[in-house]
Amino acid sequence: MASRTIENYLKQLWLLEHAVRKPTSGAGRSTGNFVTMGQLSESMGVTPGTTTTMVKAMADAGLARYTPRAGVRLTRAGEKLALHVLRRHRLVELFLVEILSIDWAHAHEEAEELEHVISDTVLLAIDRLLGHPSADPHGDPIPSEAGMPEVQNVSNLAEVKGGTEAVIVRIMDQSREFLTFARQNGLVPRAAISVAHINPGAGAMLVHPRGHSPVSVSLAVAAKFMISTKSAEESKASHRPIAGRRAHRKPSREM
Amino acid sequence: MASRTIENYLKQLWLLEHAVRKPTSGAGRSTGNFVTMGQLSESMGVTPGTTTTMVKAMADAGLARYTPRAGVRLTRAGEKLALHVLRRHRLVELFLVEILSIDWAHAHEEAEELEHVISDTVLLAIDRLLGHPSADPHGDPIPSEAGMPEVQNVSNLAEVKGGTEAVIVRIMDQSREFLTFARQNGLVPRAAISVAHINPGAGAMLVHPRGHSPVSVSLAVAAKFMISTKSAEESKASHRPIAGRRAHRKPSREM
DNA sequence: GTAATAAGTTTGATTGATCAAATACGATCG
DNA sequence: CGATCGTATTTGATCAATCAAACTTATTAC
Repeated sequence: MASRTIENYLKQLWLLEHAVRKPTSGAGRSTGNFVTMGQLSESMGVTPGTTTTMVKAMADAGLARYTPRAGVRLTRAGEKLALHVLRRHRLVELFLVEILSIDWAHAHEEAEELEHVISDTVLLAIDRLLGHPSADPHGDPIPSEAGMPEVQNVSNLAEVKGGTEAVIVRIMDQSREFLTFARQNGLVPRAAISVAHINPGAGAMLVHPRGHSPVSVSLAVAAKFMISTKSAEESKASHRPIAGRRAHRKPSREM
Repeated sequence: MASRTIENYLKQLWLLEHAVRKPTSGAGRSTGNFVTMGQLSESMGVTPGTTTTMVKAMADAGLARYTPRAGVRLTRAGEKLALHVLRRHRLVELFLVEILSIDWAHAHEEAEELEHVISDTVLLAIDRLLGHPSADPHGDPIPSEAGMPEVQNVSNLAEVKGGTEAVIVRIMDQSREFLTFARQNGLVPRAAISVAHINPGAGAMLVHPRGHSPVSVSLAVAAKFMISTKSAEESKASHRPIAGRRAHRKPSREM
């Protein structure tokens, strides 16, 4: 099995491969991009030399494909492992928040350690206890054993027509202030909302979260909410809104 | 902070220091005995040379006192750390069995890993969720933050007078068969029992676990149960018997 | 088209944990 | 008392992960 360290490189690599690119270079998300040594060493907090060494080791182990001076990308096998780590991380994170009432931000750090020592048996038990959830407290999707679920019908709230009914699936800003605002207004993952109307002139829209008062949000803010507009899967899944117990601090990085 | 490895040495050292000695050299338990390199390397599964090296490192760190060719023993600081590891281990073990319904034997192995990555925050949450338990599924006492509780009024069931009322606190045989027998007859940690009568001639006694049928056990078997005969603490503590869900396999070693 | 700069790779060293094998003690037996 | 035997310690090596610093390649800048 991959060492703790390798698991972390794999996870980080997957996240970087699937990160949204700079707004300037065209919106939208990419799948399986090359990652440069610089990006990887930066986000792993190690020197570039170390990264080169580790990436070569991963390539030797068949977990990544490495082209010197060009970059690295996960192989099928590497991706599978990476997603398994991510699954453990996100399930544990949700578990900590839901079952142990651990603070959201703190849960992230804990999960960072726990993700490497949770056996399949325990993972299964946690998954069962939580009712096979599909997202962690941030709305980040939890990969299944089979892999990362294809996220269908997901767009961001800023691109939607007036009158749209939707469910918030993910919050892309994890700063404490933003999460606090979002929670106070019922804009949490799994919450059902409807878009009352849009005022492009004012650059704002009126959003109505079910069970809460309508809120006016700027389009910039709306862009931070990923939403799903009605689908067969969604209707089946649990709609109990998660998230939001006590105050949440800013996590070190997205996950 | 001590590394994972050092934590394991500390824990093992504490267990060896407090292990019951060979029956031949007089019964009873000892506190803070010298441990030989042989014992330690044996139980850690490493070569003696490694043990010498590690023990010297621990001595340098002020965690142990080491006399070459004589043995090693924990310092106050070392014992404190060791007990903290043991506390995490046993709380986690109970948590896995009680909350996640993990098989008893499996729980031990899981806890072996988890004990090193559980933060104080999570530990506290687990402790609260479990209602501040004082023993793990085997009845092994869970050290408090202050240290290992002084186990008072504890004797073994074979040494008791007829008519005694007692509570089982610990089972010293962790073989699967024995645990199965014990559980089926209500002889689990925290169960209240009374000794109906003793038949020294037959080498057996009749034990009556509350809520179960009386069982006749040999004195040899009785000796495997550690019991507590009524005390102020006991009466206050929760009396819900723990242990005993599904079948339990034999753990690799006592803990 | 060379020079400067940014990014990536190599090299040599370090740290923690380990082993195998050589060596040193010290107790016991004759 | 000295040879023997079991236990303990040393020594030299290895492996994973890392860093610092030297070196190499591209890519832009002029």
